[in-house]
Amino acid sequence: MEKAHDVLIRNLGEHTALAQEDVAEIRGLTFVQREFAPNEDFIRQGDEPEHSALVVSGMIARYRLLDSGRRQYLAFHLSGDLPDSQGLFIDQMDHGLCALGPASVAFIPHRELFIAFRRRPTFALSVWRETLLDAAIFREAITNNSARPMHARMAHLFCELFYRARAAQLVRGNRCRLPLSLAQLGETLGMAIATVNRTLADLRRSGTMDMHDGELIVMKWRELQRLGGFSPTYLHLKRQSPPHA
Amino acid sequence: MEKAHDVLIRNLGEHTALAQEDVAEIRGLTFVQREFAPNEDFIRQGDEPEHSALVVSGMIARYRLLDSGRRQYLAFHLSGDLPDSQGLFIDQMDHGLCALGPASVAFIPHRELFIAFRRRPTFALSVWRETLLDAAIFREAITNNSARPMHARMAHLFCELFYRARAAQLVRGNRCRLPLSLAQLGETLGMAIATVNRTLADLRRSGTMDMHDGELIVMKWRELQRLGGFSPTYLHLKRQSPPHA
DNA sequence: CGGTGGGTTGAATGTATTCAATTCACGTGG
DNA sequence: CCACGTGAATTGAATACATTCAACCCACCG
Repeated sequence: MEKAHDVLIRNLGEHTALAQEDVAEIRGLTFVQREFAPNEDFIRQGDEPEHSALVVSGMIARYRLLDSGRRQYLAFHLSGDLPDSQGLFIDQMDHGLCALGPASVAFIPHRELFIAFRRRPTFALSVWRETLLDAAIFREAITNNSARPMHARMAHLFCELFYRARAAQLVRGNRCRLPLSLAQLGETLGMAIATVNRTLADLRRSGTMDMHDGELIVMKWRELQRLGGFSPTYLHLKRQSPPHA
Repeated sequence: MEKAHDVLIRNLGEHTALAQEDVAEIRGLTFVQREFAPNEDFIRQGDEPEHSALVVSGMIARYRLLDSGRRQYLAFHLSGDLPDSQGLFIDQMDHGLCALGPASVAFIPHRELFIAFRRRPTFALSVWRETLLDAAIFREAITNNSARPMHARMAHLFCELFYRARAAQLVRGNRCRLPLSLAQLGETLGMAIATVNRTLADLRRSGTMDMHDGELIVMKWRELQRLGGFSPTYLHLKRQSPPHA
């Protein structure tokens, strides 16, 4: 099992050249790791965060609760991500975080992070960069849910998650974990559950992908990418190669 | 007419307590100001940014262009905003920026900003915070365009823009500039232009607001807020008072 | 005076939603 | 061991709603 420090160093290193001193600084951080059950919340809308979370393994979701009771998923996070670096400077959380499947998350006090930032400004910049990459994903979600027709919308989401899973080395063969129910997919993409089902059925029928038992399987990457109008530039990953031919 | 430094200091000061040294550092920055005509682009999708932009006056939009030719507006920026701080660490812009009405924008090289960040870490943190506030607005846009019915969606957008305009002291009486055509409103909210028109007509008929000649007028703030399910917490502004009773 | 870009409206169309019913896998308790 | 309840996925039919398309108005400008 990987340690919190390792996944963080690997993930930051994906976007930033970390100096030896930065790596040492990170290794000195005191993470407290906790395990979460599927659908367990660990930061709630309205909380005043004092700790930052780091996804060590599993999958984490951000979501927003409306007065109407409707839930909107905003983003998903994989191993190495800092899902609430978004909360670093924020008085009160405007969204919640929960585990999707079983997940393990490491926590660190904001205070300690800020001390490390001060000592190693390049470390701070690398975390800042992470938050901007998150923001790029948010922007793409606006576009996806507002401007793309249902089939493309769903295909695009699968492309993004598969591509990111691959970058995080979570793809084995042509499949990766994706513990999302149809209802959750609907609350992500802004469609009713029946529509989710029918749209997914169409995608399956196209032979490009399949999803069952909490797993996503991509049979024809290029074709799925075409269906979703997916172009990975907005993810700003160094390694830009496609998941497979 | 306000100078670039002043609007930046005012805006950062809205969220962060800036030290005298930070203010001095900002005053030392060399901005180059330029005027833009309505709908003029100044950063294009695909550009490799080397300068950061600061909105001095007028209104700026981010947008994303799809292969289909469709345009999706992502966010709007007012005086004092740093619309492409999002591009600070990014190799290639995944979205463009354009003026909505006539606007004046000040530019500064990334290189110079980074030097200032290094000298005044609190200045860097205050800009970082700005980028996180942007991200919070992105998240709300996901929610808005995915989870709210058309009327609420439009009302919510007007609430946000009015609230922010007020925070930037751009509201006189019960009105502020909003140089958006119906087509642009549609490309923001993900609705067809006819729907925009009918929805807007309904809002007008409700007597809560009006919009014409590039101006937004809010007659019944509370009622409009209710229609849009708008709660300003996600804007994380210090001054939380409602625009008017 | 004719063209252009908004804005507005009605009617037809298409598509997602809602609602209800069914199946299946799973776990619990009789 | 079986009956039952639960949660998720699936499907059909009716409904509601946004979109498309077309026409028209208006202000503005060359």
